[in-house]
Amino acid sequence: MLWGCIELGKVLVTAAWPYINHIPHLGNLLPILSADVIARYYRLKGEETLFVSGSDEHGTPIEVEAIRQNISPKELTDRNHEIVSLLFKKWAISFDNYTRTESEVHKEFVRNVMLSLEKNGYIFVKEDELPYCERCQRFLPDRFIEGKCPYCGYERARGDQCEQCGRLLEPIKLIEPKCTVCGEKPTVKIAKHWYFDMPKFADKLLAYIEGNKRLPENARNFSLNLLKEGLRPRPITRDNKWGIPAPFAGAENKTIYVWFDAVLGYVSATIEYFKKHGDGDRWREYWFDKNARILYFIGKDNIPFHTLILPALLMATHEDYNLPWNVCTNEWLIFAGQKSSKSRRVGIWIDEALEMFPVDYWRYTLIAIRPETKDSDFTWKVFIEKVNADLNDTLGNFIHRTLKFINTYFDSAIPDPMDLDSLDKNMLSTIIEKVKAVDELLENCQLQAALREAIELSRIGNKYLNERKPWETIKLNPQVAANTLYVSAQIVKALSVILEPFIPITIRKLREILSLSEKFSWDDAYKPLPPGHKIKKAEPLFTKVRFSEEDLQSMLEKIRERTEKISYEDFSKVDIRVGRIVEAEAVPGAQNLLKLLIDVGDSLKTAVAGIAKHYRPEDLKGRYVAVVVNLRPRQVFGIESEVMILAAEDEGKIVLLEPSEPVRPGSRVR
RNA sequence: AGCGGGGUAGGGCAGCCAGGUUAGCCCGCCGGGCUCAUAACCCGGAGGUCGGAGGUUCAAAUCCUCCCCCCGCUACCA
Repeated sequence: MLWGCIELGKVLVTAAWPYINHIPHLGNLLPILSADVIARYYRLKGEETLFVSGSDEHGTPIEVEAIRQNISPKELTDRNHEIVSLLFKKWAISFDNYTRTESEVHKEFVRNVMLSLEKNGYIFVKEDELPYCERCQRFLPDRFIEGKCPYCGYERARGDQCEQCGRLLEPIKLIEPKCTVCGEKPTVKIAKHWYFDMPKFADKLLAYIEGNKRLPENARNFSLNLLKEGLRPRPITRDNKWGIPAPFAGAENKTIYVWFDAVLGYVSATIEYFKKHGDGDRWREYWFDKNARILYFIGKDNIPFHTLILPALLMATHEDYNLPWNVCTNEWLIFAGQKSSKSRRVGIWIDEALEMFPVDYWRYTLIAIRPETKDSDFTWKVFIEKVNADLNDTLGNFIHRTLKFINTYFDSAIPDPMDLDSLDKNMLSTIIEKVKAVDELLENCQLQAALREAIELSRIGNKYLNERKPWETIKLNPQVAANTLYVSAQIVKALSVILEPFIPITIRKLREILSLSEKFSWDDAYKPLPPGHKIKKAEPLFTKVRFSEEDLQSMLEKIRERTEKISYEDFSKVDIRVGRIVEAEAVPGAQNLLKLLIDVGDSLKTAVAGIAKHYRPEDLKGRYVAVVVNLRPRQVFGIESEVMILAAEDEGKIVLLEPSEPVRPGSRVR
């Protein structure tokens, strides 16, 4: 194969940038964990490897979450970035640079790329008449419009398609169109946006996709299909406030669409890494040197952004950037048959997981059930099975019985082999075969199979020990026992190399017991432990999970409760009063904000509340509500918000909390 | 609706692209063995009309056609 000719090139490993409106769950972690396995693998292989990613922190969902928490988007992402960075360290993710889209290097790089796209003639401005909701003060994507289908009369046809008859629609053709958020009839307004002229790259992209034989089938077919359907110019600006300001003349109030922003982070994170290490130009070795390989690990929803949009952006700079060498995608991890959902409490989050079990138990299980060809289902049953049967019984026990035997019968020294018979010799060559097999599988990003193959080696080891019965031969013919344990020790040695990418923390322990250096390479798997080499006292590497599935689920729920519980002192700091809404008006330029003037007894206070999609200003006047009055004031959309009103949230529905009968404004709530 | 991916023993998967011995592997289950080892390990067994229906072929899980089910995408909800 062509790729086989490439020796010792540079490898850039990247993982999809987690969107940090929340802490990631186990499914979000998959691409990052997979990338970590591969990064560790390439480092062991002696390739010059760089592993980068970062927090994706711009865009609407961040703004929405910030409003919900009554803080600024920057405060939200500052906090979450810090939390998430620490969590990735705990997960032993070996990033060389984990950065963020708010980094100055990134913002400057994105601006420069945008300007270069404009200079090269790939940006054009277009004005469109788009459906607009006056009440929500926003342009409505097709799916935010509902109405009667002109073909079949279905009442709730969406702007893009009727779910009843399946026909594709255009929003303006709907009878009695409505904004799905507030129910208002949309008007048509002119939207001006800057577009990236994707179609100009159709031929080059086709050549790239067809020429990259390495792309996994799903990514490749999907991309080819999109190309066949025809590319469309893509608007690259948004009317959001939170994001990287669009550098185009006349686009002063617009920001760059987060996807175009985030996807360029792969480059800027590399630049930033070398800047930090005082080697300013070396990033170019990864992005322009044709021997360098760049691997992307992503979820299946991300394919077009990595196979088409990113390559097109890079081409559009006219700078001959390296295009993706491989794009490894995973399908979804679901939880007991359901999709992860923060609000419905389905799934496991990466902070909770580590409170329950050591990181390698999770790393092992996640790679073992990594959804590669289809979605896979995480259940506690599967977790228990993988940890107990594979990690503990098969792998852990094989290592332990081998090392303990050497402790006990050979004074902790690797025995001296003599006159190995054919079974022993076969075993030694099996080790080499297995190491090679794991190597090839990892090279092809077949992580699950590689891990299976590695565990298989310990299974073979167990079988070998049972056949050789050293506990008998040690009495009858000690040299035979010595030979057996010499061979078994070599299996352990090989395992201490090839499993490092998967379970690095455990491997550090194992190599400590084996008195082996923390620094080692893949080829060390082929080098035998020399006779006489002293090892330390064997310690079990794993313990079994002795809990039922139900126990584990309730442990998880307890952890959730604990992290959510606050002390009485904390609670008593919150000063909640009954307030009466005196005035209410929409905040200009904001989609979901109302400015409220509230009588809290001793004074009138201003609140900016994210409830415009649920309440009309005129319906609020005179209402009594619960108000937190001692929050630090905050600027929201340029208005100082002094207090916060309380509301219940149910799957996106917002309902204000009112006293069941009127009480004097200012009454304390406790 | 279109497109992509998937539907193989109770559960999880490989095999399919280059059709061909009794359809493999892991877990679980049943029976046996062993005792170095964390009630660990090893051997044997039961269990599948390979989503359904047609077709091509001497021969199909594997190729073709149609249908059913699950997941994802379809681009201004990252």
